[in-house]
Parts: sequence; C-alpha cells; structure tokens
Amino acid sequence: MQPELSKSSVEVAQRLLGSWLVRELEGQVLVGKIVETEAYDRTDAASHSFKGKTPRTDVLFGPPGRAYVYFTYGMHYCMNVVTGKQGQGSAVLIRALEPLEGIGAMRTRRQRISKDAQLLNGPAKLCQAFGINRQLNGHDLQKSPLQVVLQPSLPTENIVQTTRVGITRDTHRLWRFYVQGSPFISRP
DNA sequence: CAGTCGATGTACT
DNA sequence: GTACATCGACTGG
Repeated sequence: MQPELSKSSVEVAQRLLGSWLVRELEGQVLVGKIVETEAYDRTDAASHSFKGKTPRTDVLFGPPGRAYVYFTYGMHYCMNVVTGKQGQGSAVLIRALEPLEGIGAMRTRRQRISKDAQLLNGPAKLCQAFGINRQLNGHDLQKSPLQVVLQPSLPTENIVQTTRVGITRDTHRLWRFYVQGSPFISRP
C-alpha cells in the first residue's frame, strides 16, 4: 500500500498538496490537482472520529488510503482520505482541486458554474463535479474508479498553514493547508 | 463587494 | 429536538 498515507493527518494533509485525484465516470476521466486540505484526528473535537467508532465513522477507524465520504446539510457530500495506522481515526478532508482534465464532464455536474476557478473550490463542490457519493465510502483509493495518484511533495515554502473552515470546536488548530497563490482554493 | 439565510437528510442527544 | 467539516441565492451598499 502507500506508506506515505499511514503517517499523521497533519503530515499527510501537506503531502497530498500537488497530488492528483483521478475519477473514472461514465467513460470519462476526470483529474484534479489537490490544492487545499484539512487534517482531522481522534484528539480533535471537530473530527467525526472524536466520539469514537460508530456505524457512520467505521471507515475512519479502518486502514489508511481509503475514502471516507459523508453526507451533510441534507444535500452535500464531502470526501476524506483516511490516514494513520489502522484504528487511529485520522483523516484528511479534500477541500479544493484545480481542474486538470475532463473539465467538460465536470461542468455537466456543475451546470450553473461558468468559471473554472469555481468548479472544484469547496469540499462539496468537488464531490458534485466528480460524482462522489456514499457508494464510494470505504473505497480503496489505489483503485479505479477513484484514485489518489501521488506526485512529488511541494516545498514547504509554497504551503500556507491556517485555521480550518466551517467548524465550531477546536477552531484554533492550524490544520488547514493550501498551495500559496492558487486561484482554485475555497477561500484565502 | 459583504453579510444573511434557506434548503434538506442524517446522526446523535 | 438540534447540529451539521456547505452552497448559492438574495439583499443592501
């Protein structure tokens, strides 16, 4: 498997920047470059794993390199990469992608969007564009039809570290990371 | 621009 | 009941 994903979520969150998310969907190939991530773990009150293993969070406590997909606000999906060793309950939320390939197919699922920069610049937006839903919860991300393809690590000086978005607990942790200067992030 | 707010299903108190 | 790792439409300046 991919040993790089068995490290802590804070390490993996930075490691994943610049890597690709590749989706095969209805005969098309969609590729996005990961430009924004957030780390979550068991010690963190903002994490779904904080209260322990439940039917919903089962995948979070499984092996690294799987997709944890959850449904929220009655209409949106968000996707994480499970990290750490089996049973740790840590994961990295994918918050934004830069579209690289299959932009036409992405637009089919994001009808109202005209600008490329708004296609994948949010965790629920990228799931909509990539057709990611609960069927992919627990999916091994080394396999089709949804893969993480690691690319060389970005230099630290190109990574911005800041507070996470949209949470109400443990808000002080600097566990959000994004590619400096990217126009494809969800917010500055 | 910025700020507010409704939509809408599910997990958990 | 309440909260929710969100989005997009709408308002007012």
